[in-house]
Amino acid sequence: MTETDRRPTTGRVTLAEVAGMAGVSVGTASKALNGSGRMRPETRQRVLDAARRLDFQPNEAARSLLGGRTWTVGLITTDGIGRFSTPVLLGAEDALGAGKISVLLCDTRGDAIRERHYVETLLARRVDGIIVTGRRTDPREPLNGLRGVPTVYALTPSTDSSDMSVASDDEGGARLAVEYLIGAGRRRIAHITGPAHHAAARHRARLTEDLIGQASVELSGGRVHFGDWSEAWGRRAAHTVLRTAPDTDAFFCGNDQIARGAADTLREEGHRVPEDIAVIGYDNWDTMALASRPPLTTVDMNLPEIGRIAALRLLNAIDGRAVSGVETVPCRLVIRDSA
Amino acid sequence: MTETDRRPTTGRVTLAEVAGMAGVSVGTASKALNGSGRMRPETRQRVLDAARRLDFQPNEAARSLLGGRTWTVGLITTDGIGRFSTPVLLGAEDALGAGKISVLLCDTRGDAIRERHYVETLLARRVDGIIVTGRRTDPREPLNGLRGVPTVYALTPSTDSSDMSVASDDEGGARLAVEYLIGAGRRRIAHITGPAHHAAARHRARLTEDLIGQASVELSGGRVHFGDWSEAWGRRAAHTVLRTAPDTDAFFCGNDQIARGAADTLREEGHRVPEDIAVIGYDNWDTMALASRPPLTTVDMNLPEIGRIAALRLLNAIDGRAVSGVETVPCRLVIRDSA
DNA sequence: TCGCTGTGCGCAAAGCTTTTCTTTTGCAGA
DNA sequence: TCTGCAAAAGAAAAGCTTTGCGCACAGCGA
Repeated sequence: MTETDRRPTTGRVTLAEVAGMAGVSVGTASKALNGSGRMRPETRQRVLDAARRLDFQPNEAARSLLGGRTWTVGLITTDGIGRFSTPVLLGAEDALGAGKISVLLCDTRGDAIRERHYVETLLARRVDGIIVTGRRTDPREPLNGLRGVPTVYALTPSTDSSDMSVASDDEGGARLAVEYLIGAGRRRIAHITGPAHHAAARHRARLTEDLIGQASVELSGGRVHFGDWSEAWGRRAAHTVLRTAPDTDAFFCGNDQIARGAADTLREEGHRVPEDIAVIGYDNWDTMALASRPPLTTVDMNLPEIGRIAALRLLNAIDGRAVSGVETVPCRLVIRDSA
Repeated sequence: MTETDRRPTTGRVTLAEVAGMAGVSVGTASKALNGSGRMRPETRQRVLDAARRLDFQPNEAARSLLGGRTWTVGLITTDGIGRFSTPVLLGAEDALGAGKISVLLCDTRGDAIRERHYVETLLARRVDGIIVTGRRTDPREPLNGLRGVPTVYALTPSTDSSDMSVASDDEGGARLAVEYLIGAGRRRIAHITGPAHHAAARHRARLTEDLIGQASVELSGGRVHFGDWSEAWGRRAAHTVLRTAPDTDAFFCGNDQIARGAADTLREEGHRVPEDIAVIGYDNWDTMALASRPPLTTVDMNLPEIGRIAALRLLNAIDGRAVSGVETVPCRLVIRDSA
């Protein structure tokens, strides 16, 4: 207790105290701890021992004041850390944490005012870089007023092609699903997906139509069924498709919820999945995909990988090796029992 | 570009530059910007203008070096930011952000080594406080080696009662559900829940048994059905209950997934929900509760509120007004169509 | 006109670490 | 024993902001 009283304002051990205990100057102590400089091994050891005895940890504030780097990056997410941005965030944090970089979390809840505020805060804290992520794959306006702080957009790319973005390969994902279905001999494929104003839905739909056009396969119902991302829509749409095109033998769905709804309807209307009709989902949202009957074959966007690559690009940019443009990360097909 | 070259290592505008432009000393500039000190209004204005022109933001590192406070708190989560810790985290971030405090995110993935590493990092960064949260409501060992940094445990309380913890009122939540069912005239209630080694399951089960014992109501099947937190278990258990106790008129389920599974089985076996049999879930996980047929009446743990209160207690502790012990946050019943 | 009061602003130290430069110490060779 | 060099360790500055203290000057009363 007396000990704590002697301590400076931060309430923590300072290098001067370590140096004092070891009987050397602060400069020498610093060198000893950082392995730089030259000194007698026993001196270094004395400092090391003192540091351990006092449980010394260098003050990062002082360090970054000097070095100009804070070893901190800001992570701005626009969707309350939802199902999509969370895995991205985790992947990023993983890649950064390994390099001793900490993550400042900022959730804007999609509010521009909040976003502005957070950017100011991050800039004031002199973060080394910023990662921006969101809920959707639609491109977004870039952050402004960044004053040269390296920034990478993950999952949600920037509309400015001179920015760095890492996105999911939507078309590749759709290709995986459709080619798998065609390869399995399916010939009448329905595509049920989310709202047409979502880029993800549009891109996957376009590629689905293209691929089906190339193979001698029929797009069941003659058109893509846009709706919303819910199970209810999946159930409704599946019901409609079965009525208008009873010979449909496969459903490619825009996400796992739609797929699950479709699977439920198929089962309830007496069709066997996958024997009679195959179902493929998208997202590989495990709680959904595994709880579905049968468990869903689905496309995984490799979200943690997107976060990881974004973090890597950011680290490169911080080191002055920035690369602009959108890099897409391939998806993979997770095969379970529904197709 | 010439301009940037003149700048110091951090690459950002410094107070000295602002002072230079305004023709005052750095001390005066600081006072002008902080509203402290006394000076001619026009002088203050000149500084303010210069700061805006240069887009000056004080260097937080220098600031905290001086003040001993970093205006940063660490948030340690043990479960990859899952469904439970995320809302808690958001609530906390909300309460802290309003007070100009930033959040350093640390995900330990349940690994003790990682946790140790993160604690070290946070301490080195001189965070003002730490919030610890997890996936389950089972108490956990407290962090050690904190050296007096204020810490609050949210959702997952600490086993040390001298720590500060904010937890969900598990028994109150169970009471809400059971009393609602009894009040609605249900007389044979089944309780299907997760594994008995989870505190949440045990606590709710005990209270359910107690309440049922007090009212002249029967615990359907004579015992609580422990299993796991999945839909599959909900389906299986519901099937069993219906066979062994066909006169069951209500299911209280340990989470929304179990409830949904139970509701599916009930429907498929020809029972109407809620007319014949009521179902109540737990967690109010919207994707689950809303997609269920019918949408689930369920207990909401008010997770963001838990995060908010944890943040408030932490802020108090940082200001020297620490309160030890576990504070429980009440649940609320969200009434939809299943009961 | 002198001295006092008070306002306005500058000076300098504190806060902690890293790094460069300088000084001291120790040893070897002459 | 003295000189010189290398190795070891210390001194000091830089990095940026805040704040207490003190100085200078203006204005006013005597």
